[in-house]
Amino acid sequence: MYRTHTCGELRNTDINKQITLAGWVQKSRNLGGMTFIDLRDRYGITQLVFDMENNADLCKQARALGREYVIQVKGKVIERTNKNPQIQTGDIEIMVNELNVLNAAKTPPFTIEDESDGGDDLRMKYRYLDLRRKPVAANIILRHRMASETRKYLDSQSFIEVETPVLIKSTPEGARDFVVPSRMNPGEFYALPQSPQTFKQILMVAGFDKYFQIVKCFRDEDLRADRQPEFTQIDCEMSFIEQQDILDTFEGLVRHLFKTVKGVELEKVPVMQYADAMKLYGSDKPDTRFEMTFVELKSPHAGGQVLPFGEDLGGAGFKVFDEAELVVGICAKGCANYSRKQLDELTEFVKKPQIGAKGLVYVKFENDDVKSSVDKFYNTDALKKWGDKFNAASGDLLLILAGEAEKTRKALNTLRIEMGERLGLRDKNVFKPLWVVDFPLLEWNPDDKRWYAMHHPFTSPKPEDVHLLDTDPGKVRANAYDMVINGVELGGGSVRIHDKTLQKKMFNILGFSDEEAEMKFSFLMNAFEFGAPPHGGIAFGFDRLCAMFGGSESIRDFIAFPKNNSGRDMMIDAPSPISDEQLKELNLKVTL
RNA sequence: GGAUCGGUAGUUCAGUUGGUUAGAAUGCUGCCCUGUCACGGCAGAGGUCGCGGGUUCGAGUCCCGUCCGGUCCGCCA
Repeated sequence: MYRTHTCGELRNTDINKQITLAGWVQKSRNLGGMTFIDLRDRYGITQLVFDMENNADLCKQARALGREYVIQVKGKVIERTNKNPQIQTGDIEIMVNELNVLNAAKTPPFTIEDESDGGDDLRMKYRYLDLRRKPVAANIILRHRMASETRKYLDSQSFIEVETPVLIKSTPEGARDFVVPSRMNPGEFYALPQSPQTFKQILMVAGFDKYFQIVKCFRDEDLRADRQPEFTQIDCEMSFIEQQDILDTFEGLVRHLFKTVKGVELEKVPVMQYADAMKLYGSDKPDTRFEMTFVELKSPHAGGQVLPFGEDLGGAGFKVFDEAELVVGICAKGCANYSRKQLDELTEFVKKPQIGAKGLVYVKFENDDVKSSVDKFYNTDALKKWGDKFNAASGDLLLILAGEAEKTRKALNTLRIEMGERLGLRDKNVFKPLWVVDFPLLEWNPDDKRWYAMHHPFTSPKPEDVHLLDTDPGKVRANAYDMVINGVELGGGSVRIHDKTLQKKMFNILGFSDEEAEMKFSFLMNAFEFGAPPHGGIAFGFDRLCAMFGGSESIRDFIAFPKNNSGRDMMIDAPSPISDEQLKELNLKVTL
């Protein structure tokens, strides 16, 4: 038996027991006459004592141990004279009488401590060492608990977990596919699934009316802190449901996870129309931990009026506003004391090319005093009227952007998040979930002049909007919904089309000929001819969900072996070239 | 495809207007120390300043290119 206990479990009550422990040498402290060693495993740390008077040979052996040596010790649990309240086993220590070195270790390239000195790329290269660190291990254990609780909840709701294939068929819409050559079928390729979408719908036809799967998905697109080429979804589908049934069921899942994993009791999840989210927050995934909602001073829908206050604005003629499609702002509470420097900083911030605003207008309200960057163009009365529209009080600061509507909303959204950050309104320990519903069904792409499905081509239009499909497709809303928490899109889904005729019409609007649709989706279309039940579903980004529970914005630390920015696994050094023999066998030629 | 920040000791970083022998902390090695837990003390080793080119009497520092890493935009149904 290698060990009788773990390094995290011995307590006062175990004193005088003869025990065996095994683990890694975290640290050794040699005081001359005696040596202390912190022995670590994933459960905790236990202090070992070696005494020169007691056993000089053993003590000398202990001094020779390096960091991360794997050792086994036998000894007696004794009470410490100096207790350490910072660790769970701090009341006891082990008086060792036998020491076995199970494996020596090279000095690790970075310190294996909670606060490592290692940089990201080094930690990725030696991921197995990084995973020994408590905070990283804790993330992986958190992930395990999330998966476990997800299965518990969905099982309790009669969902069945079904595995779907990984080697499937390339689909025309959406992200780039990862592709796998088929040796047995020369010149032909599998694609890895971007999601099990069509399979789960077919499972509905097959009568598995409540399906789920915690499943790997693959997308060959550029990466971000919250995007990996392979990632995990909680993928779900239900039959004989309406949208509200899905919202209820999965609000339940999210509530269950928060309760069991974080001990947080969520309030009822509010529902927001997509159109309202865009208007009030400039984003389809608003962070609702703080207000600071948009107020429009000039709206493209209000008939192009310069500002909503008529002519008496003082010296009109501020070209930027006059020519803008949209003038919109936010009110930063208590920021009227911002210095010139701070305002310049914000202006520089919004002018960054990624944000792309041309400038920033501010209005400060202090007592009866109003100061703005547009004093030349608008008199005090006009500025005060703006303030009323924002419900601004003394001490508040308006930040206003103008320009083309879509771009300006997006820029102001970024500014709003930045201000929320600066004002400390984005507390990691506060969770504000939100359903965003009634997304547009279609999106016009001006580049190739065609409609694209905003969600995916199987999403059903709202029945009351179906008549617009032929006349004004952009206005059609979908039975689609996203779960957003703290400004992060954690999941999304839709009620699907289960009618073959409507599905065909969708394919036509998306520009597939009947033949193309037949070629790409015949299996689904065929299945729909054999009695498809009404159905719909949702998928949650499991990595993001774990990151949110762990209080991080990056998903990499919640994946045991993540890839870097360029999709590279730094540890195994993949991707990598393959041999000529392999290429030949696959009938592939590399033309680099 | 684009923007931006970074690359100096094993590691994390500092390095002034371009100017002697490139520093600190930590880790590592050796010696001392019987109650440490960020142990302490003394001594020591450790550098292709990412790579290539250029400017200059002189480049870690300036310029051009390139590679690598981080973040973001595009992209991600």
